[in-house]
Amino acid sequence: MSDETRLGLDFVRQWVKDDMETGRFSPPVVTRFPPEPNGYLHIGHAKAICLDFGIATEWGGRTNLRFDDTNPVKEDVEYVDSIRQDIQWLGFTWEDREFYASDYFEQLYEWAAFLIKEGLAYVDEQSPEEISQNRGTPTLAGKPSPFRDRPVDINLELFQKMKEGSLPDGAMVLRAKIDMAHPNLNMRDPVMYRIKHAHHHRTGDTWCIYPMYDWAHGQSDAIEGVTHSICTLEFENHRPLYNWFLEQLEIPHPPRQIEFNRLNLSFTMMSKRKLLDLVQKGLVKGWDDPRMPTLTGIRRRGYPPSAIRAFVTAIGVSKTDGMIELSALEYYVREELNRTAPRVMVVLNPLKVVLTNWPVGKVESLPADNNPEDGNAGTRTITFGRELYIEAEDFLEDPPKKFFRLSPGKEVRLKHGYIIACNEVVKNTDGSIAELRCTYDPDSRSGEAGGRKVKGTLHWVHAADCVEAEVRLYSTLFTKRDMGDIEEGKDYTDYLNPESLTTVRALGEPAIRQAKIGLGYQFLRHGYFTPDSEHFSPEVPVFNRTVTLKDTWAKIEKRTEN
RNA sequence: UGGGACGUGGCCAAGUGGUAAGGCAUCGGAUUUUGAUUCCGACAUUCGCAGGUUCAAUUCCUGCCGUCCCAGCCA
Repeated sequence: MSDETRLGLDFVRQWVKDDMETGRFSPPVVTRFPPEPNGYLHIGHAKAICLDFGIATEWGGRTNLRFDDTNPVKEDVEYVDSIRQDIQWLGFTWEDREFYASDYFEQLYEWAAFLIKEGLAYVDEQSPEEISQNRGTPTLAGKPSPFRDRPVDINLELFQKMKEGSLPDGAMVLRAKIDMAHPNLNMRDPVMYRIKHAHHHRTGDTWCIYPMYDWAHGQSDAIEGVTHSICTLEFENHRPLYNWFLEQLEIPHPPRQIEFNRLNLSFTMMSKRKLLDLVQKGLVKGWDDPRMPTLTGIRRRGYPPSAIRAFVTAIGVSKTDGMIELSALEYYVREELNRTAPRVMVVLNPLKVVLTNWPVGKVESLPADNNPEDGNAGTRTITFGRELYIEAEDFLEDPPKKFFRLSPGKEVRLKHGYIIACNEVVKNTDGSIAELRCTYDPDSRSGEAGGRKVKGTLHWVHAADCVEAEVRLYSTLFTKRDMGDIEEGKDYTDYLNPESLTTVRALGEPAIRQAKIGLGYQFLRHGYFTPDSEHFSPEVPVFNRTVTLKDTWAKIEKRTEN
C-alpha cells in the first residue's frame, strides 16, 4: 500500500484496512454496536456508533445492533426502545439485524459445557466474599479455590443443577480455569455464569443462570461473524480473556477486539450511572432534558444529527484518554444551523420604542429574507408600525466606546426596516426606563437604493402583531470543566450549575407560531432555537435555545471588565 | 512493590529516520442591513524529561517522570 493511502486514516480504520489486505479476514467487514439496555445513549455512544457503522459502510460491510442483555436485574425494554430510536435519529440503520446476547444463551450454555469437559471450567461454591478475597491483589497472586480441581463429571452435574433452578442466587458460579497468579486480574479464573432468579425482558423465566460480559461478548461476536469488535479503552485489560475463550472454542476466524478512546466533553459527564442518578433525584427533568448529554436530550435541545456526525469525524479517534472542549461541538452545531436555519426576529427582553413621526395606525409590510445563506429560502413579510420593541440590552443611556447600538442622540437600523434615532428616554418613577421616543428616517427603508449606512443593526418586533413565547435558555449543566476530576469529599452534584436553565417571556414575530418541531431557527442576533418537542404549540410557542451565536461584543465587554 | 495502555501548541489530532498536516479555541485585519456568517493573516525552532545511536531522531535504543484502566457473581 502506498503512503498516501495511509494518510488521514485513524488507527482503527488503518488496522481494519491492514486486516483486509493481509487476508486476516475476507469480506465483508462486520461490526456491531453492543449497548446494554440499562440506560439512554449519550453523545459518547454517538462516537462509537459513528465508528461502528461508519467503518462497516466504508468497506461495504454491515453492522449489527446487538443488545448486551446479560444482566436482567439492570435492564429494561424502555431502554431498548430509546436506543433504537436514537441510532436511527443519528442516521444509521441495522436493517433486520437486531440481535440480543440472550439469543445466544443456549449456544453459550453448550459451549460452557464443552469447556467443562475440556477441563477448562469448573463450578465454584465459594461465597462471593471468598472469591473476591482469593482473587488476590494487583501485586499479590490469588489463591486457587478448593473446588478448582474437582472432576469433570461433578462439574457437569453441578452446572446442570445451577441451571435447573433449585439453587439460590450466589450459591455457586461457573468459572474459567486459567491462572490464579496471572498478572492480569481478569485472567484469574473469571466468573462465566452466576445464578440470578430474575425475570429477563426477553427470555422471561427460562434461565436462572446468566453469562457474564466476558463470556458472552466475544462468543456473541463469533456467532454473528463479527470481524472487528470495536470498544473503548477500559476493555483493553479484557482482550486477553476475549481471545482466550475464542481460542479454547477453536473459533476459525476469531473476531478482533480493537479499543479506542472514549469521548469526554468539558463541562459534562458521560457516566450512565450518574446520568441515571440525575434523573432519579430530579436534578434534571428527565433523560430528555435539553441539558443532558443524552442523544434524546441533545435532540430536544436542537442539535442536528448531521452536526453530531461532523463533530465526531472532526475529533478523530486515537488511544489518548483526553477531553474535548464543548466549544468544538458547538462549532459544528452552528455550522450546520447557519446553513439551514430560517431567520426570525425574537426579542428576549423587550424595551418599548415609539416612533413619534410615524402616523398613528399606519402599518407597513416589509419583505424579510428567511436565510441569507440559502438562496432558495425565500422571503416572508413582516409588519412595521409606530410602536415596536427592541432588545433592552441594545439601548444604553451612557454607552461605552464602540457601542454601536442605540443610545440618546444616536441612530441604528432596524433590520429589514428603517433607520431610527433616539430622541428621548421616558422613565418610570423608580428611574428605570419605560420607553424610548424615537424618530424614523422615511428615506432609509431597507433595500432602497442609495440607502444610508449606519454602524448598528438591531432586531425588533412590531407591538401590534408580535406574539408571546416562552424561551428556555440553557447553559452547561455543570460549572466544572473536567467532571472526571472531582475533589476529595465532594461529589458531582456540588458542581451543578444553578444557571443551567433560565426561562424568559419573549416577544417574537408572528412566524414563530409556524415553527416545526425538529427544525432549528435562528433568532436573529441571539442564537439557534428549536420548538420544544413536548410543550410547543402555535398558541403557546415554547422554544429551547440550542446554542448562542458567537458574540464578539460580549467578549470585548468581558475583557474590559477585567 | 503487579499488569495493561497513553504522553505532539489551550483542547483534539496527523506524521513514525530527512528537518512539525488539519480542526476547535485564541489574537489581529477585511467584508457585512445578524458585533453572526464569509474572507485573509498570526499562532510548536519543537514533539513528557534525560542520555545514547545516526550525517540527520517526534520517529530507533536506554533510563526516568506523568496520566488513565484493572482486585463486580456490572457492562
